[in-house]
Amino acid sequence: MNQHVLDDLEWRGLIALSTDLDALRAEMAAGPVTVYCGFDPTAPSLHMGNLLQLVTIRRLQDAGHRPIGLVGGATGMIGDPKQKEERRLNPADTVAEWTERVRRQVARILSFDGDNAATIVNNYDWTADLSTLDFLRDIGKHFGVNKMLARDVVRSRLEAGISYTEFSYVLLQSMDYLRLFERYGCRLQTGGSDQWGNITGGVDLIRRVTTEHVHALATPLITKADGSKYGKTEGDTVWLDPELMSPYAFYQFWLNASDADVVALLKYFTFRSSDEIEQLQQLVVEKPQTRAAQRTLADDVTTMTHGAAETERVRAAAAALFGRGKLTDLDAATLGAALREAPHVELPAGGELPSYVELLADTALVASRGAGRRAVAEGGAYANNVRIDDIDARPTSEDLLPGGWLLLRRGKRHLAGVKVG
RNA sequence: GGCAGGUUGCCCGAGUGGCCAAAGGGAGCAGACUGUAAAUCUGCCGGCUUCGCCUACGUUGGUUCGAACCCAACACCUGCCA
Repeated sequence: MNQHVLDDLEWRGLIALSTDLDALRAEMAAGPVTVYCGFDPTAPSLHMGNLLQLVTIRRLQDAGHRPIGLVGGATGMIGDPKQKEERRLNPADTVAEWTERVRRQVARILSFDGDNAATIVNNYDWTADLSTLDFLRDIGKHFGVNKMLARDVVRSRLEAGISYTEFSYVLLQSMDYLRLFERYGCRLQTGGSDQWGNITGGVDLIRRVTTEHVHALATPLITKADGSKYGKTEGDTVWLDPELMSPYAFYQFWLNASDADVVALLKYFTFRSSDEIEQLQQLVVEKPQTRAAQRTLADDVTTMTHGAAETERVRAAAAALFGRGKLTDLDAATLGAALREAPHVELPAGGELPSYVELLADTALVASRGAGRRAVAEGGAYANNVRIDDIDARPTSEDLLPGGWLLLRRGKRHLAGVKVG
């Protein structure tokens, strides 16, 4: 690639904030730069926001630089201050377990081959045994409380309250950068723009301790075209762990990207070239109904996250279930394979089947039976692609598709299977 | 430690004794239109065995025929004072 990787990042809209970009550009042109990005185990899995960070450092790796993925075994014990309120501390063994899960997810995206193989570190290693006195003397002395109070996150919390623990978080993350600078010659930290304060804390610390000027880049907060955030409400989070979000649901999330957002998402999350993305952009304009851009996005991101085999399965499932063909034309094997990728329940054969309303609730297609009744009453529930028009209706054995399957659908795009027998 | 204010459904936020499952907004869901898109319009939006019942307005207890609303204690948050 003859294009400078920073130009590529800029074109992708990935640089929201930076330190001296020209200086960084020169350093990167001169040779491999070691870059790090940290991930705190504040949940059992990373999510799409973290994935953006991972993909970003992978881009830098592909351009010949050396990435360090940091898992926050120590910082995860504290939690960085959120705008709104104090976090609840997680038990140490929970953090330890999540750290391991996060480590595996980070490892999945980076490459461990070649001269610029990735390294994974855990900040617990240099934080856990640090004495309070050493910490206060060696790190704390470089942080002015006046400056810390001026930070946006802290200021927004002065009303609601902030503990000393969270207030101190920036010192830990800053220390991470310093340690990685010392041990690995790390000279660039990337992260989300919400991390900017923590990131520049490290840049400042390194300058005070070593007089060296190291670098920082922040990606923008990813928002939809209308300005709203992704995964804003609880339960909407796009998790990378298949146990928290099935690959099917994950694929569907990307496939359902709106026209207004899909190009930005392709730039952010895929390794497609600018030519390819421009072509896809054309298709969004000219043949939106083919959803070529959305399909590419969903394929690429799902493959990266869950692997090619899993992607093929969920792709085939979607093709079968949303396809133009008749359900009755599908053979038992295809149908079963497809529905097994979607949410589904299994029922014993024999006896009367539960009502559709109960099945909708059982498959979690609706949150409760009441919601199921509403869905049917509103005309938003379908069985085998036929609208259910009676609240009390229940399927009979004649309604079952090959293999004993029943396909339930709520609205246009939420599917679930019921397997009888 | 003292004083004052606060704690309402997913979120914000009204309500200050019965007309309250609780205004309004946001988020979310469905229908129509479509392309598993957006916008728009319409409807829905605590649970259940749904013309009724249950749970819910920080927690516990009390007053009352009746309490989200009154009283007491407690917990947590905020401010001011020490």
